[in-house]
Amino acid sequence: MAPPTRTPRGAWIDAGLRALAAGGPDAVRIEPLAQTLGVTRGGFYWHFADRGALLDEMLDAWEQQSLVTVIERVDGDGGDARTRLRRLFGLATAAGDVLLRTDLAVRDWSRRDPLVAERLRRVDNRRMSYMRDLFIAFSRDEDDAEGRALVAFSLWIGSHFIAADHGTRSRREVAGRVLEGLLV
Amino acid sequence: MAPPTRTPRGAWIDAGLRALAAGGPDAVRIEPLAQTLGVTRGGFYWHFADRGALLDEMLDAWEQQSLVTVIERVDGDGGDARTRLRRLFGLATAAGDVLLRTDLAVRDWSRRDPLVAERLRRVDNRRMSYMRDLFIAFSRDEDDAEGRALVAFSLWIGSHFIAADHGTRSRREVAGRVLEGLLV
DNA sequence: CTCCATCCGTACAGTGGTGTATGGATGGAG
DNA sequence: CTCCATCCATACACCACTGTACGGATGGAG
Repeated sequence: MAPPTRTPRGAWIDAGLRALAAGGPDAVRIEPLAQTLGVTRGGFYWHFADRGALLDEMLDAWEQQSLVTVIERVDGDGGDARTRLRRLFGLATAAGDVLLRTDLAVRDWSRRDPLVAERLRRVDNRRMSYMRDLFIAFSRDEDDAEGRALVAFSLWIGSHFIAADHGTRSRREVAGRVLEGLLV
Repeated sequence: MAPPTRTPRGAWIDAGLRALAAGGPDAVRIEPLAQTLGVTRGGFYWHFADRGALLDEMLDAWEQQSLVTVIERVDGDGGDARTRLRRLFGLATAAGDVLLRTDLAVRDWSRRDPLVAERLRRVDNRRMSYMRDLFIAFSRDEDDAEGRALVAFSLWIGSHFIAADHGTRSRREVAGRVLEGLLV
């Protein structure tokens, strides 16, 4: 009833997400995907109606993953709000992996596709809400907490979309100093 | 010697930049470009060696434009550092035009192409340097000024790559409050 | 052993682009 | 009026990819 399928849906989705991370949505082509999987496209159209269907399921998978991974690792080890935020910042500045690159690719993609934008909105709202809840613990008021959360989020995004140097300082240093300031 | 050429290089470059702004580098295809210009590709290969050459000149043009436009408008009307920064923030939150969309497209593009990254670096360094010089006028020290400039820059980028909502508040409000705080 | 769900290979028609070659058109300089 | 620089149209060969059709292979359930 469930033979150990050789190239199941998930394999195509994973390969698709890797292609997306590396070259954006336009780089997600069936033929090259099949080649990296060591297969022909034969099986693809058994799993998916067309290229669009794959893109859609890729986004499903990405959204699903994004809604859990990081927050789990931050909350798992306990601690007060400041501790958790510090841990969050640490995880964010690390992690140069596929998940990050996928995230950035989706961000750009969302500027052109409203359906992608809506998914990103769900994910980002979840993240903002998480940070907001932590910042509110020691901020002056809600406006202040909202501002701090937005700055933290923006610094993270900015660190990947801004190319400026900072003289003798490193980006990490400069951002780190600002983030420390957000925890006062 | 210089007859009023009908579809000069510049027209192809402009059309290319508009396509880049709308759909990223992969959306810059000669054939569709020619169609929007009401011409066939015939003339294109008279001006450019190939598609890559157009992409290169598009980036030249973008870099050239980016290095002047905004700063000119901010500096033109005089005022002290805080006044100029406030004007800069105002211009940044406005301007939903092609130049902005091109900027964002180039940012994403630069993640995949080192040569594009280098151009973006030049442009961003110029902008950072400009903001740094303004912030230093009333900041505690150089570290402080650098941090403020990075936050301002990141908020601008973040406002276009982050999709989160802020409850009853608008993004403009939240960001505006933070930016005001940077001017103290 | 047989059957059936699952997956793969191959061949085909179609689409939308690239780059090249070549023969014009067009209009201002002289 | 003629010439020449500039630009356009057309036709061609080619490529990479899409989606469809169909005939298998393969391996666990029964």
